[in-house]
Amino acid sequence: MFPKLDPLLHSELRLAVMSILAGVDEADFSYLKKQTGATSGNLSVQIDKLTTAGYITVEKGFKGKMPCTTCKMTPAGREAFDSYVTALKEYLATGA
Amino acid sequence: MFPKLDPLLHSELRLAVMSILAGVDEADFSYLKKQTGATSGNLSVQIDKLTTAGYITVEKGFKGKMPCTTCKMTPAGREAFDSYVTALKEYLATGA
DNA sequence: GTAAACAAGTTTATATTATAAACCAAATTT
DNA sequence: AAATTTGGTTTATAATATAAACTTGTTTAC
Repeated sequence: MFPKLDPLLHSELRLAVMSILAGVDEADFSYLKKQTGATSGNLSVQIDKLTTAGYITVEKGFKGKMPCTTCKMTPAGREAFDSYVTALKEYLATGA
Repeated sequence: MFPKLDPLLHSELRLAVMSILAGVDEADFSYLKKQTGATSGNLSVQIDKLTTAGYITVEKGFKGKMPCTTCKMTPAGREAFDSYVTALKEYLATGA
């Protein structure tokens, strides 16, 4: 009845990050931080987890002289995100 | 941009319980356990939390000679659930 | 009638997770 | 050149979810 929710996506911040990345091709650390309102530390950790899971890729470069970490959703990430959304809807349909 | 998600509802099992209760007036422990596939321990703990939050009420009685714990969603619970669903949709709309 | 198995939970312990705090290096501003 | 800001990472702590163990009482099988 209730499908298992991917624990990697069932996290407020990681879900927000994925939601952003689902719509923008790529986004850098600062942008993600601003949009989510997360602390740097938290964001850093969650980005690591999404990277390890293969849901996003991270490219480290420079914007001018400043370091710039750019994140991008992978096909696997897209798939996981879509599945998560589908699964979640089962929980939200009240049936009432 | 991303509204805060009620942590009490952003939990797989608690959300499943609330989802069930949103559709059925009331449900007993065994039914919830069966429908969610949760272990008794986990279910017991999560029901406690929902009760403490005022999202559900619990009535302990007997069905024949067997103890029977019946759960019911409160108006506050209904409101919280609706708000959660609304908030969550912000996360799922990809914008892509 | 009593021993074994089962039902319905609760309590407690453990493992995982999220979050925040502290830190670091380089760049910029004053 | 000292102070501040940017862009993060690492580490520590707090919260959470989950599982394991236990309790109380009830059937069922001998």
